[in-house]
Amino acid sequence: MTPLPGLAIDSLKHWPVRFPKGHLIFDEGDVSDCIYRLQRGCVRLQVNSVHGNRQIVQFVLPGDIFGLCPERRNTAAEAVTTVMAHRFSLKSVMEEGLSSPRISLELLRNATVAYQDLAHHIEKIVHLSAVEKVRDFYVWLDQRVEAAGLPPRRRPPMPQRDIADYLGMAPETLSRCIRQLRVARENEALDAA
Amino acid sequence: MTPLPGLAIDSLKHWPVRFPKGHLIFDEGDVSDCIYRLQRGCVRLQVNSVHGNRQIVQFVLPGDIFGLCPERRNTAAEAVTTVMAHRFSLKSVMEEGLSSPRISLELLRNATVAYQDLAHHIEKIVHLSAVEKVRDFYVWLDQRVEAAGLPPRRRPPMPQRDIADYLGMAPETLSRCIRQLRVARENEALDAA
DNA sequence: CGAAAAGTTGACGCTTCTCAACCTGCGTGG
DNA sequence: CCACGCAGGTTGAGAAGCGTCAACTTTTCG
Repeated sequence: MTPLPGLAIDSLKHWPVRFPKGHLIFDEGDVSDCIYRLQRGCVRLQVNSVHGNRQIVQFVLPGDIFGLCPERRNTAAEAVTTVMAHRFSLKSVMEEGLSSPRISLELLRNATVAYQDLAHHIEKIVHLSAVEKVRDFYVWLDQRVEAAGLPPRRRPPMPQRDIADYLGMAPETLSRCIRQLRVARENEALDAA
Repeated sequence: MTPLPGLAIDSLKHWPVRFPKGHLIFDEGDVSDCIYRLQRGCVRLQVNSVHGNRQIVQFVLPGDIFGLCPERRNTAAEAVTTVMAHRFSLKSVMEEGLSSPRISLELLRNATVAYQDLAHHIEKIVHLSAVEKVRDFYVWLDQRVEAAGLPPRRRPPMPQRDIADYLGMAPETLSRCIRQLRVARENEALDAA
């Protein structure tokens, strides 16, 4: 049933939870009392500005851990699709987890890799053109889907509005870029024939 | 001598180190064997793209911890100015630190706050205009300088080229924005008189 | 079947990047 | 002590990528 790679944290007690599409799992600033490992679906981590602007900083896919905050949530988490996840009590993770080097290493690694990914994401947002950002995103998505052993996607699990808010561009621009990439792909398919 | 607020990690063994201006303290991908707490000066954390583009993701100021990575460095760190720091062996931090809830909480909090700051930084890079980014940066810098109990700055410790690479804009644009803000400030000083 | 949400397409304008020349402060060496 | 050179910063002109607004189409869901 679970094709996900095993993690050390799985040995800790946890409960299955389910969130409907669009559900706010936690908001930035909320008191943190648990962490999650995603089993099915997609979650977006985001921050919101005072002007109502939304910036998505990470798409969580099956197998990923999210929500590790010692006190308050550093981002908001919303269910992009219907979501199945495992919930770990923060208290038990802190007590039992930190006494196990394997688990604390795993959590620490998770945090540093998330930071690294975000750093490179900024670099791309700033230095890449709109089309390059979109191409890059779909390459990343395909890799992740394949690595998770999921069936190859027909359509991304998240709406274009979310992708636009992740890549830092207007939905209209994203739509135009997708079209442009589709046309380019059809052309090189014709050239091959 | 040390006006910096005390941290739990200070109780662990550490050694003073000094880096000259411009020194590469560690590079992204390097094997990680220590973490640092900055005492004097300024450090930039950055990632580099294949095209030679540089993205600064964090300015480290006195009192800050940086370099906590379990295996390999998730960013590069370079000395913006001459730097004095305390070096903590990663081994001792992992062994002794994780057995102390205070220290592990401190490190975990440090990591989550860094992620949160970076998330909001992306949001600002994407949604603010160039002038607003610059104004926001100087407000942040003044707050940090004041909070650290340092003498108020005449000039930022980092060159404009670094600020530009942090805010994701061209140095020329940054220069124009600074000029624009200076003119605006002089005007409202005249209005007050 | 109908209404609302999501996505598409077009026209237009503005912010910012790029390129180039120039200025300025500072350290070096004659 | 002065002249030189270099890195960092400034200023201008021009181009263009992308955001904004508006209208339209498609999909989704009750």
